[in-house]
Amino acid sequence: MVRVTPEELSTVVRGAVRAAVEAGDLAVPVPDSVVVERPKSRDHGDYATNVALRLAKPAGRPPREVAELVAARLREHPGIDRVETAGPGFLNVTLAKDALAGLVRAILADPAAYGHGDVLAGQHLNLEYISANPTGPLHLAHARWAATGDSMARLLSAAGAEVTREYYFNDAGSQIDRFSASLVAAATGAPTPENGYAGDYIDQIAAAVVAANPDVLDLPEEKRTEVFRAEGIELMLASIKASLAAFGVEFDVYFSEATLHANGEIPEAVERLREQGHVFEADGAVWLRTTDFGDDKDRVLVRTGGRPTYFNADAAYYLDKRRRGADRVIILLGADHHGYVGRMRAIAASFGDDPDETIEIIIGQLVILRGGRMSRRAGNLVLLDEVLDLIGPDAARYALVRWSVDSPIDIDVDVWASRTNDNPVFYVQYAHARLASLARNAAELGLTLPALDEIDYGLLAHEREGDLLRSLAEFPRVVAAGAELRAPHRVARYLEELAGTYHRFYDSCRVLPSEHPDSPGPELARARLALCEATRVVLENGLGLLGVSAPDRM
RNA sequence: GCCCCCGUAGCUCAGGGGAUAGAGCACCGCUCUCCUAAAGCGGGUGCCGCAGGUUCGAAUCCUGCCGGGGGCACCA
Repeated sequence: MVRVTPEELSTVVRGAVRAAVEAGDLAVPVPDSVVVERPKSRDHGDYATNVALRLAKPAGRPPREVAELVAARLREHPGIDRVETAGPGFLNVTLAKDALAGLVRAILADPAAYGHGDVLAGQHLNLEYISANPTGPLHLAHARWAATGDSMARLLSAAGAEVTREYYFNDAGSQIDRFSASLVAAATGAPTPENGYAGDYIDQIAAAVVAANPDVLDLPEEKRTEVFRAEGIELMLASIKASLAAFGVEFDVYFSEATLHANGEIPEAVERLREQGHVFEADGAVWLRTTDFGDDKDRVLVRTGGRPTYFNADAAYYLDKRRRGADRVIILLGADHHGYVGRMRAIAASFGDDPDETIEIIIGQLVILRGGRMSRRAGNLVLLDEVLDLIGPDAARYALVRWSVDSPIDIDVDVWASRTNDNPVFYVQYAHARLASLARNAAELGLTLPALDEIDYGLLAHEREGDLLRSLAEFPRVVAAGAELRAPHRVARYLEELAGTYHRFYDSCRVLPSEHPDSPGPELARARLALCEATRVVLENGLGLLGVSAPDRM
């Protein structure tokens, strides 16, 4: 049996071009890659390619003529049933029946691997996201980066990259000073300091620090503040990690800014930059000439008086990531941080790196939440934990990852808490549950999947079966494109389409044998059961990339 | 003033230079003595913000403008 996937077809088409060139029919360089896409209209075959349009100019011949030359070669391939030239010079390819259906066998032979690819193989990527300071609980905006970053990490890995998931936290500097001062104030009953932090969580952490250190309030002021600082950070971080765990998000590295200071990496970064010739002194401060690399103004590394800036720490942190083996440093940031892009690129360039290769900053737009008991005032101030309480982790993750990061999101709690069709996560999960139910019923009928080679895949010839097969075949390309474009929302959109295609198949094609007049015969039932299991696998794998569960019952 | 994002159907949004621009929702009407009706089917909409440019071909790439959102630090 011949199986032809879109990827393989691309190679086949390229081979056809080469054959035409070698035979002297065409005088063009053979293209490195060929675009094969799924046409929007079914009248245009299973797959279409525009090679002839691309080669027409270099060949100096009309596109349709080139198309016909390539088509003649393609028709010789055993997995291809029909090739037609159409429109300005497209090639519309219809696969042999079992070439398409053979996909089911491939999926079931190694279900967990289906969708995984190697477009990013060999790349070591450091993906940083959230990086909220441990001075308070995570909010809705952080939740977006948690969901997006985690899904992106899964996608990048599925595409073959080595990914380090990283959370940077600032445990040095004035925010933390205000945090520890606020804890001391809460513990001693003093009013919250100006610009300090307040809230139940401050009281709780203060109380926990006192409970663990009964004598802490008797310590000298400096020592006392130090205890609240160190233990407060630890408790706050533990609380953040607990929220993330409930959200299904884990990191490989929690990176403390203080370690950069402790290891002398801050001044070292300045020295490395000085060696590169981009550091200068002015007004008593030490500067990096970032304007050499497109930044809109030069940046201070060390303030008058000798204290390093956050910019200095950012530079040291970048260097640290690179030294730990990151080929490329990817950072997810909110729109309010877009000013970082220019200076982070300048940092990379100042170290002698090519910013286009080593640094990538993804700016995402903001998110608000409404509906339910929330009013508009809630906006960004909703806590991650509250979102989980309102709609649960599956809906929350899905809702946050379903849109392009370029798009601001407005989450309607009433929609995402609902169990109806207008809630996309239920639509997709329902399809999975339906499939799981089908498998259970099949088992009760004593119908189990035979060995993969004993299934007659050629029986899957119904139009809706073809639609479903073509949709399943897209999955690896969706993963590859989603990873390359850093666009996990593409997976969600694909799953919605797949779920819809499956529901339509389900409506027209009965799977299990029964007394019903439309009941399939035993061979077709087995083939359809295999197709259903393949569909279930893709839904499960796809939801897995989003960190959303694939329930067997709903 | 400068920078970033957005502008596509009534609404929310997909759309990596390709064919007649799509989906969900909303609205109307159908389909379960049959595997989950939390589903499906049918019904119709678009100066793809505007104007130029590149291209055989532009919603997509480039420039300018208009409209909406966000941002500029020896803050953190």
